Amino acid sequence: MHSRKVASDIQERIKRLIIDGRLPSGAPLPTEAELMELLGVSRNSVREALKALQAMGIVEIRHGFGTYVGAMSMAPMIEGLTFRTVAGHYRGEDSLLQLLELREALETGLLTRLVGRVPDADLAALDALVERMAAEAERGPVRAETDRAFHAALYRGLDNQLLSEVLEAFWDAFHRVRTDLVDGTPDPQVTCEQHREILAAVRAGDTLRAEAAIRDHFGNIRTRLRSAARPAPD
Amino acid sequence: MHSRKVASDIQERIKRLIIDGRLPSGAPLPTEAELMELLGVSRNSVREALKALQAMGIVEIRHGFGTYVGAMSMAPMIEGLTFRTVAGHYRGEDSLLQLLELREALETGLLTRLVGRVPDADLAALDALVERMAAEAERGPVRAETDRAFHAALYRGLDNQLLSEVLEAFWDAFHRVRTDLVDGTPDPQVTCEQHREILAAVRAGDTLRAEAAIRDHFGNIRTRLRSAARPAPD
DNA sequence: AAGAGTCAGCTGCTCTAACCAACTGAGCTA
DNA sequence: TAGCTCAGTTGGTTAGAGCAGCTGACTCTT
Repeated sequence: MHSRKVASDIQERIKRLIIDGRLPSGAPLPTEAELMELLGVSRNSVREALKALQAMGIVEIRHGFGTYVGAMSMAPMIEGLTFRTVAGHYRGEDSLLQLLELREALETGLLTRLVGRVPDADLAALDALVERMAAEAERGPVRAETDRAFHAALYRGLDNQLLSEVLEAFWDAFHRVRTDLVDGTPDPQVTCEQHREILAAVRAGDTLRAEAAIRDHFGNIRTRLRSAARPAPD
Repeated sequence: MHSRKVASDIQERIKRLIIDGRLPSGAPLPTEAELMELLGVSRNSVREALKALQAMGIVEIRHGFGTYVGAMSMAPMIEGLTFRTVAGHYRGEDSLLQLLELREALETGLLTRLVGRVPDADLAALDALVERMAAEAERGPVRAETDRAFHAALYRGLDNQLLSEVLEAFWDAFHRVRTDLVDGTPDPQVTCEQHREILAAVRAGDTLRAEAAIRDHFGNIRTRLRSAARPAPD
């Protein structure tokens, strides 16, 4: 009776090993054989538990080398979020739009607290990114990486690792789904100008202007999304 | 050479089954035995793949009954986020504060678009929640569920399922970690009054006032968190 | 002696085969 | 008719064997 759920206990116990041992990311975990003995379960159960923990980014498994404490990044969340959005999209929901709305709300909320507090180094980096995007826009579509880097650099000054990763996760999931399922890419020139305006507003310390700028930016993406909607391509 | 990663392929193929089949949440998946044959792999591999998908909330496994398409909620994200925050906390990082900052940014960003657009039904529900919290505050600590319900009901009107779930996930992870690791619970009376003020501002359609109110609310929690910080309890 | 190739040993990965445990539903019993 | 029992299905767990990738020390060549 006391051992009602033998299975998921193993996951918890492995988590405990990490927590109680104050193990940092990258620290080696016991081998499968050691875990078998340590936890008193079969190898198979150990592996299933590790597989689940791996899916959550809590452990990292390297074939022929060993098992390690994972980076605990938001990477697994991207997987789940992407799948969820794709599945929802195919079922005719506006899941991609919802994801965009989530990004917009978050970035808007961050921007107001960011204005006037961006380190000079980041401003310089943002300048460079806007210029790079301008150059790319001349010659056709903008590299996705450039857009991602802009959004990432913008909020770097908040010095919040979790925040950066969550933002990036949302960006990534959105980008993946959009490129896979829709072909409504916004006009590169317009996007570039909007980035420039956001940066200018932030540098000027004008909260309202910055908020308007970022809403414009997302509004642009949203419009393109709506017009290019083709929920169930076969 | 063509089958470099035999393992993770299985996960992808099962995902495909769901996507291509347009399977809605709750739809039954093939049994383990059927998947063995269908994918041409051993039962063990099938189970490991399912275990990973389960950890991501993509499938739901019911002992003795079958395997089903999962709800794809943000529940697994809560797990990962909670663990990450706890681990970071024990290592002396301000992970809990970062999580709070994330919530604050998101709720702030949402609030500005919410003001004046909350359905009457939700306003009534929020009224009731504030009153319930007031009654509870009289007799001591407020039930966590009441606070959660308030934050959930506030953004219900945006009609964005993803948004609601992400907010709830963040709330949940934060709450779990705080109750486990810190004992800096804010004054119930103050919290209640702040909820009342947020609601009043939203009802009045005053964006600035609402923004200030929600910042006050989070500022209060943050202060309590900082003062009660005890990063590494043994 | 220095470098490159090899191989033994770790590690995780996959498979097979058997049995245990939870749930369902048809059939039996009262 | 109401409730129980039991057989069948499904997932859960264990065991043992062999495969596959990586590392590092050993050996052979230069």
